[in-house]
Amino acid sequence: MTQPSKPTRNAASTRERILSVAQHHFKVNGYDACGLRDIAADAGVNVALINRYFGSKVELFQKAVVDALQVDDLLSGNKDTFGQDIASRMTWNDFDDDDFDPLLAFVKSLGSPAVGPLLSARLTDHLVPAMARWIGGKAAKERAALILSTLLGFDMLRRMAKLDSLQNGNRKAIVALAARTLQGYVDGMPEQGDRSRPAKSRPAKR
Amino acid sequence: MTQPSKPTRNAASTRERILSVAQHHFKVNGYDACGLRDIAADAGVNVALINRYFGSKVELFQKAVVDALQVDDLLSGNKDTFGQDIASRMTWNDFDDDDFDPLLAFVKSLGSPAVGPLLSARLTDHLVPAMARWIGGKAAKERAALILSTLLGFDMLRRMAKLDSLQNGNRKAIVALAARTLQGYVDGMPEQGDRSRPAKSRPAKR
DNA sequence: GTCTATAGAAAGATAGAC
DNA sequence: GTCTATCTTTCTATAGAC
Repeated sequence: MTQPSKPTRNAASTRERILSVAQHHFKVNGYDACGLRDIAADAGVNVALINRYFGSKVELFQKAVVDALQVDDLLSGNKDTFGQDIASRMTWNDFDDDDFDPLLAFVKSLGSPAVGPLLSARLTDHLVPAMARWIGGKAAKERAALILSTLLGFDMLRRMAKLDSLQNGNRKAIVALAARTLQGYVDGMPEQGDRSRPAKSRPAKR
Repeated sequence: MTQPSKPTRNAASTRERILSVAQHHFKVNGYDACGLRDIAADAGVNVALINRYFGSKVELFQKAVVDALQVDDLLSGNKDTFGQDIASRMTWNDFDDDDFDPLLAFVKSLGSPAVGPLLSARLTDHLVPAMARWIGGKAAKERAALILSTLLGFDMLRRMAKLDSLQNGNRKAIVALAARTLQGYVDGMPEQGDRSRPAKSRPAKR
């Protein structure tokens, strides 16, 4: 029995355990609604240790969630099939188990005045630029931001709000529509010659 | 001086004032991060009155935010110009003043375990069905949910995260792209004959 | 109709013993 | 390296005086 599962008196291991449990709690309840006491209890350690190792609740959140936020796994595929690939992945059956999902933690905590600014900064400084660099072209940052807003908005309604239409609805239709949207953002502007609007009248409405 | 601005000893007026201030606070800080004391102070009344009139913080939120959530103003236009109309409106210069915005309060509070379920229910029972009825056609609920996820995701990044690319970026490009997305959801499925993917190989990736 | 006063719980953080 | 004990603040909610 030499598994290092919980070797009493090992700072590194304890730190990792706290971090892992914190990620889970932040993902489920968001920043404001989860307490250090609950995290400590789940991690099997004392509350005091959290502040000892991380300084404060905000700094714990920084290490557990903010630093973990990245878009690299979205950018590993083919640009021509990005829409299809990501749309399919978005609609996968929930793997709501233990595996950490920083994106969901992001959505659940963005509203908090305490850590919202941290998440915004991460978005501005890393996520958007990284995706913009990958897609390239004109208005790359705007298009990158639209892609992220699509993913986050979808997750917000599907997994946070547990909206049935998106969770158990017509998956094929959802994937087709979302894929078109995402691919449209990657490919760029509709220019003018798009067949989208057949030059309808469009009288000066309001 | 007979303005009913703050007629001491008027329950109805006081109730309205509390409600209005609460809407503002919920919109700015979200449910979890704002206290009844702050709301009472801003409203110029005593904390006890809030519970007296509304019963509890959750019930206050119900009246102030949940009941105010609706999509009627989105459905008053022409279906053929829905994309353009809404995309333009989404990107308006911020009117962050006092006027209440239930959609923003929604996004800021959805993560809260205390009121998240209330917001989900409102979405499922009213917002999605109302929009689905309006757009009609196949997979209407799924398309309605996608429209709402687009609006909420955009607001989340633009107004909550204050993402610069969406707030001060190339507005023309954003409107064009978002309009195409939204109109696509209203019009429905791409069917198969869309020119989107030129029958690329797409080898069984991963 | 509105207030004071307070109960009662829970939060984050810290000092210091073991 | 980890824990006990405690400080301080803040929260929602309620009972009851004015």
